[in-house]
Amino acid sequence: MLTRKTKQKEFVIENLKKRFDHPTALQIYNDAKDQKIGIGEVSIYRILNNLVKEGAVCKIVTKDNVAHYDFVRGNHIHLVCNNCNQIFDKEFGSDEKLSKIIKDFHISIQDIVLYGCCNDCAKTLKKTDK
Amino acid sequence: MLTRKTKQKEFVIENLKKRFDHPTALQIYNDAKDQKIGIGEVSIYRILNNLVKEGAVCKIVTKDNVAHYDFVRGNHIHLVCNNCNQIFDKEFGSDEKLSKIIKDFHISIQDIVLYGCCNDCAKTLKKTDK
DNA sequence: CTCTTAATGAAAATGATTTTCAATAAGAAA
DNA sequence: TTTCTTATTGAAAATCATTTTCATTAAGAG
Repeated sequence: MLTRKTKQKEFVIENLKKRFDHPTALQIYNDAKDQKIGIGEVSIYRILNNLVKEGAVCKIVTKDNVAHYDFVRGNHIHLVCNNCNQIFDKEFGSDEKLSKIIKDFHISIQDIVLYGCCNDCAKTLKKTDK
Repeated sequence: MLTRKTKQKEFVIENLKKRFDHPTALQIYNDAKDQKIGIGEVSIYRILNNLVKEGAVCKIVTKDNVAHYDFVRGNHIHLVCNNCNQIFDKEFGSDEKLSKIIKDFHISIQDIVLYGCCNDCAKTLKKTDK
């Protein structure tokens, strides 16, 4: 299935590339409106979802249940404050122990949830891969 | 503010204590219905939220945006499969490196989000503590 | 220039969770 | 035990970010 270049897609990508504040879909939409670029809110959501699926953009959901987006640049993980809902970039050190991060960011062990892919699904998905 | 003992609260706690499958609010609600215990769905949500606030229960949200709950027992973290939405308990080793977990559960660095409390909020909250 | 269909956008739908508020009941006080 | 306060419950309605629908628009291949 071919992919077409559209001003809407271009705008979302450029907007994300130039900022580092993990904006929401609404913030990107408002930027587009301010700049008199015609994009509907729905399209922002659709474009963001596609970018996330492609792996070009990552999605961070804060505890107030709002999705934030970040252009994937390098090796950092995201720390989210449950109180102020701010998102912090944290450099990923491959030698870093989980216990160190837990201590530094006041994380409760019971609150740690990591999203990935279980072995069974990994096997199945590998087969399905073209 | 005093806390009252109710059959609704008791049921939710007992239900969570005896099971290890990270149920949703709806699953707990259905169990109550099956056992002819009168509890409204809303109350399940309210009770669960309170238990989470108290730290007795933890909440795990899968990628299909549904909250699951787990009675806090010991030191384990949760791994969630983005494909089948299954939740796995993983023993927490204080010496374990993040990179090891990442490899074992097919986690992308860009997808790692840890929820805790930033230093500024930690300070403020400490003051507010009674 | 044409034509196919990918992409858009407005409105409506979704769906888990939260809010509202009147009714109920826990448990302290009399 | 009875009374009384108010914590708790529950049904219905509201919320709200996000998704779906489907008719319209426009990329870009031929």
